Amino acid sequence: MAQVIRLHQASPLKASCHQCSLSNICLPLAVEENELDRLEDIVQQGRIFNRGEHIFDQSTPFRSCFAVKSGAIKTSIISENGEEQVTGFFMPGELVGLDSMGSKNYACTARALERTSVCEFPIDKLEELTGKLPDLQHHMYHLMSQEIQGSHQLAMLLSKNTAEERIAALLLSLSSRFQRRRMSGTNFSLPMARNDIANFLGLAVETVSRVFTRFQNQGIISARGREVELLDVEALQTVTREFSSQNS
Amino acid sequence: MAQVIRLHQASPLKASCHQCSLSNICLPLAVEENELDRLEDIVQQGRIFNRGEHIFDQSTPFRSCFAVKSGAIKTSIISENGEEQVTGFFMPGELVGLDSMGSKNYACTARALERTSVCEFPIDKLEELTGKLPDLQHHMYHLMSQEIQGSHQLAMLLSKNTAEERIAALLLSLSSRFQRRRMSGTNFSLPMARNDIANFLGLAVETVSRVFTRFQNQGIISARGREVELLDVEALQTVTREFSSQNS
DNA sequence: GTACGGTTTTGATATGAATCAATAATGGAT
DNA sequence: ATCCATTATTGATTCATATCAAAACCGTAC
Repeated sequence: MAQVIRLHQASPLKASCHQCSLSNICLPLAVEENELDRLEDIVQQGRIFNRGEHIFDQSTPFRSCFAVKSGAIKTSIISENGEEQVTGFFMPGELVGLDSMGSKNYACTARALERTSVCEFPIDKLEELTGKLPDLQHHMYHLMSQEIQGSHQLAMLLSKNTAEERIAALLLSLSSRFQRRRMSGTNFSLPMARNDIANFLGLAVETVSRVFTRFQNQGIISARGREVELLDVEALQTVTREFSSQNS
Repeated sequence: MAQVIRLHQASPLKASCHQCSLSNICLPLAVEENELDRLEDIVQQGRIFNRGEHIFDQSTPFRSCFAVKSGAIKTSIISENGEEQVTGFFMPGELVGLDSMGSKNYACTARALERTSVCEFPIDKLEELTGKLPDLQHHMYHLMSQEIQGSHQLAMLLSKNTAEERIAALLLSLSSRFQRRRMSGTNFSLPMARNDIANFLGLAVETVSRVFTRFQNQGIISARGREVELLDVEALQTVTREFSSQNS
């Protein structure tokens, strides 16, 4: 562990997108091989965050977007009366902070759900670069529109679907995101607590728990704590009416 | 009416941002006076849509963003099982289609809520231009992030707030948007039907109706059909715990 | 002016999930 | 290994809002 830190300190700021195993799903995906250096020039190797640590805080000056390298992040907004709404979960290869683009302050708070490392893209440099690389600009637009769409899907889920449907949708979403990283789509461990799931899906923790056991009794999933196995993906898809809707 | 059409056909394609009364809240807002021609060069004067007509349809090729010039637009997504979710209402000066940026197809369907005219920004030209005008690019990022934030607020509203709170929030949102256009923030007519309000806020029409009459009995608003007067904005703000959260 | 389809309102009842309450399991820390 | 705090599960009850049903209202076309 001390080793890891030493390693990073050896090359303190610059990260290598060339060597990163996530380059096919992260920002480099939109950059030509011969332009990749320009992206590397602006990326900073972020530090490692322990579970619960804040990557950034709502209403503090917006400086950077962060790509998750390992671990997982949750974002949430806190309303003035103190209520929290989890707005998203971010897995390796995904970009956090898009909801703050063009704003003075961060629009949400991001915290590590487990031990998490990130790459940092300072926003002024990133905007400058997207002005020069049309493909990268296009990709940023794409990512941001995806986040809008995802959020609309969530709104739909919240307003039209039952607790079971919401949870099935979340499980399937996680599944496909694991698969994108060439990991098992049927056997994974949830990065977040039941509480976060409940908050994200607009449910009470107790309801989440009950649905998990119900799914288990029906033989659709098998779950022990955060360890989940999807036994009947078909069934889950039947339960969910919608969520993914890819549209690259 | 025929006159209006003739007028537009006289200068068939090009719109004048210079002369537009909405230039201070629409895209021109982010463009220097001396660069404004470049924006005008790519804008097309869109046609006029009657109530109910589609501006664009979900899953058809994404070609343009549209700025509302007069009237109002609602966007919605239709899930595969046919359920509709209204995802937004767009008033003059606001940009429709951001949720499709960078995608091949439109992510939603947009239709006119009343007689509506629009300006059309072909997306290839717009992306090219934002690559050249950093301020415009920045503004696009800003608009898109605003839409993400708005959608997160909506999710919060849907998952944590009562029917009364949701409706109060919507009324206040509309109010502030009318005010931005120098119109009365307390006396306006709703561009949308109760049904659309209900769908947008994840409620049944009946519930919307009931809340309207309840607010009326409490002397908070006065409403007859789509005509609304906000009698006690304070009270509405008290009912709403959150919604606006400006963060320019 | 009258008639019609669609929208809005109002009332009565049913229900899914929240809340309240308690117990059980888990995972760090010592 | 044991203890404590946090997280998860299960059960009983309540409540806000959906649903079902019907009447009133409105705008538009004839």
